[in-house]
Amino acid sequence: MTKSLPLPYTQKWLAAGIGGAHPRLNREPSPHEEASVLNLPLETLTPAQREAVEHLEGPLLILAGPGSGKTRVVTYRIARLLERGVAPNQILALTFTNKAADEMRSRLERLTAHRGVWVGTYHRFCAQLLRRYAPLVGLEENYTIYDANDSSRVLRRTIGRLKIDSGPFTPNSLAAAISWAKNNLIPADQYQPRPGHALGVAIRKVYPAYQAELARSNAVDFDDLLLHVAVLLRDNAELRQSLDERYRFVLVDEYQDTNLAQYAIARALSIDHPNLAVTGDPDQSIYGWRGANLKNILEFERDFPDVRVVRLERNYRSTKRILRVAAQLIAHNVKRKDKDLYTENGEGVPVRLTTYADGKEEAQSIAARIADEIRGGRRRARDYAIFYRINALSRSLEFALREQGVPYQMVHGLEFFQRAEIKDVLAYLQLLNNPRNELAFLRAVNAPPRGIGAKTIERLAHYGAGRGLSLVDAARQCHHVESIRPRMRSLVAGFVVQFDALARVANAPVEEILGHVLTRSGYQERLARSDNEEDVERLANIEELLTVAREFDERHHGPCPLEDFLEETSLVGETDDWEAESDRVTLMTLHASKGLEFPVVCLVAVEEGLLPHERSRDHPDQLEEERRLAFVGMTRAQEELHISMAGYRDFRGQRKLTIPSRFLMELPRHEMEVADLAAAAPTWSDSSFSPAPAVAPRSVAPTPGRSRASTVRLMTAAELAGDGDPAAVEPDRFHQGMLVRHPEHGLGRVVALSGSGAGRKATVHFAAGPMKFTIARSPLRPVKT
DNA sequence: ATTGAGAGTTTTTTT
DNA sequence: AACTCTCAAT
Repeated sequence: MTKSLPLPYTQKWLAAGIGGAHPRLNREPSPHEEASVLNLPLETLTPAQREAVEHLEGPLLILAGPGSGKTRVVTYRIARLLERGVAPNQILALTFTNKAADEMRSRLERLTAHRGVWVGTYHRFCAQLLRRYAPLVGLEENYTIYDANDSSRVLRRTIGRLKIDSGPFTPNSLAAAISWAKNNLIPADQYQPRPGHALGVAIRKVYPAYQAELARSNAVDFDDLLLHVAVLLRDNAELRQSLDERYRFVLVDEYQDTNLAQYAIARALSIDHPNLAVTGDPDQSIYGWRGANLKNILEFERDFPDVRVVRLERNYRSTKRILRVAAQLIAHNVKRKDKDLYTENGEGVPVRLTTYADGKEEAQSIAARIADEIRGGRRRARDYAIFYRINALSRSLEFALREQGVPYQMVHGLEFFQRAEIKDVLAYLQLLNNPRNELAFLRAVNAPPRGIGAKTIERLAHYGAGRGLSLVDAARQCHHVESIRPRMRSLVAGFVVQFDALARVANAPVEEILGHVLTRSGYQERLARSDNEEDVERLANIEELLTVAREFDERHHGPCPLEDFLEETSLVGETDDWEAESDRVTLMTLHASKGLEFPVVCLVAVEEGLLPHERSRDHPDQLEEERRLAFVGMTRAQEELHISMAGYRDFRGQRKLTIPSRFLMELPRHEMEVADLAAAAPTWSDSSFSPAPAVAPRSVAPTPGRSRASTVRLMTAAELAGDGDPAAVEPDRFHQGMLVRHPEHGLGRVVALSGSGAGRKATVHFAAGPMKFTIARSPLRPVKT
């Protein structure tokens, strides 16, 4: 996958024009250059940074090591372009994640008054382009974007319905193969399996059928967004030209992560005006599994012979020790150009490597330490970040932090938009926007349950298939479907009536549409009537969705609020509301950590099978990618880096003895402080362990050396003792819809909140009725779910 | 048609 | 542990 050779099709593609020769650039100083008044503090930049910032036209490659001020350079350069008179809407800045886009946008806003620079992810850019040019790729403008979940459902339906023999392959592996093909610009009708490749043979059948299914629903998956646009730009010379003209200056962030489709798009926009500026670091390439091709950055100089290359190797972020440890690790990668990372920062404290007894100890210990340092006034919660390889590892950390009353925010947790009740309600919106959306029909038709079963739907589908009708239209004509009994027909008709009524308000603000959906469908009522605890929670989530919609309505202007809302919600995880400003500990995966920095970084569960992940074990290339992932995580740290592992790890309900990660053997021990706390008894006679010298927090416990562990054990004991007096929780951590317990009134739900800190008040609904409390003076405790 | 119990499967990472 | 799917009972 990572070393995929260009396929024949690819070569054809490139020959077709996108990769072709481009005009030499004009090196003459452009007219607007002289008139500019310099407002940017360019003197604060190093010569290398300045060279990149001042670069005007022509291709530019910025090789930027971690912490080298890359984002600063990129935003300064954009501001500089604007200063020189480039129109904002001629600039296009593409990122891979919403987080990176938000970051760039907000830093740009601080730098310049100009608005109108297009900053966003590849996917969003493509989605918007596609909205305008949908018919050119066989879609309608109101197409739906299916998320990974939706596409896997479609895939399964396709296989089931067409009775395709997919052999021994799981829907998952098929989906991955289709995704790979799309990322490599191979459309369904051009897919050719390699001889003797069994999975390929299955894909040959499944891929076109899956595409047909999507087309029938007027829907695309994530990969299609890129593929469709790449095809559009290839096949439509005029359009390509006008977009190239329109987006004179294109910037691509994290260029080492581009896959072939993304490459083709950037390339197509930089032929007549090859002002393509890319930034990246081969050592931070961590998306090979998504088709990212390191060759794109390594061969940039070949693609654009006139490229100006700027190397940013000085690190402004980390201490010398942290940087040396990280550099030592990445030096173990064989497929790599050596690089000279250096910093003028201080030595700093040693990197700490700690072994805990098990994952729970690890989490509790870290949480206790953080709580301790915050209470001691030495640090704030926002100074900390905890990184892990897989999302599943977040749970124990969350528990531990909550136990300590430490506020945290999680990036990419249980995704809000993935919850059943949210998807149910959104299905109505999607169906209103795109009545051909089959998945949305299937969901909405029985949310709430209307007694319309699989048999009935199958009959409708069969009726519709012969006549080219969507499910909604088939349902509308259900009285013509003889196989459906009259009683059932009226149920179906009832749904159609509801749907049509909703369709009449489809142009209203989203919150209003949602309100109609919730009442007319009876969805809200059904939840409200239930005393099921989960239903109460669902209702709260729906309230939350209404809030999201309201906020959207407030900032949105344009003719189709519904369409824009759906685009936004399908391309944005809840996670993207990560706020750099809020004072909370950040929890996230290593992948999500790229581009960020924190004073203190904890990298947990550095164990064989997790980091490196077991699925990379037998593949040297993937193993190197895992090492880069560790490198990315480590280089996020500014002042302190704490690496940890556990002797036992609970995973998928099972407890397993761990093996230390091979990466740990590759670290320079003399830069570090190593402690093994895995022994059952808390004895630290081990001389290699000592409390961090610079940190030395005023400890609550009597013996400094033992403080952490005794804290942990006491906490644990208190927890085990039950509801005696679990740690009080910060009033500000109470939120709307939260489940709480009261010693007298039992279980309740927070329905309203006001004030903050000690004065924060909550209204709680108990079985007996509503009651008001001042949280800090009440015995209310959150209930763990 | 719906529900619930039990069995079987799973997620690495993101748009 | 959590999620999905299947099958039998209602």
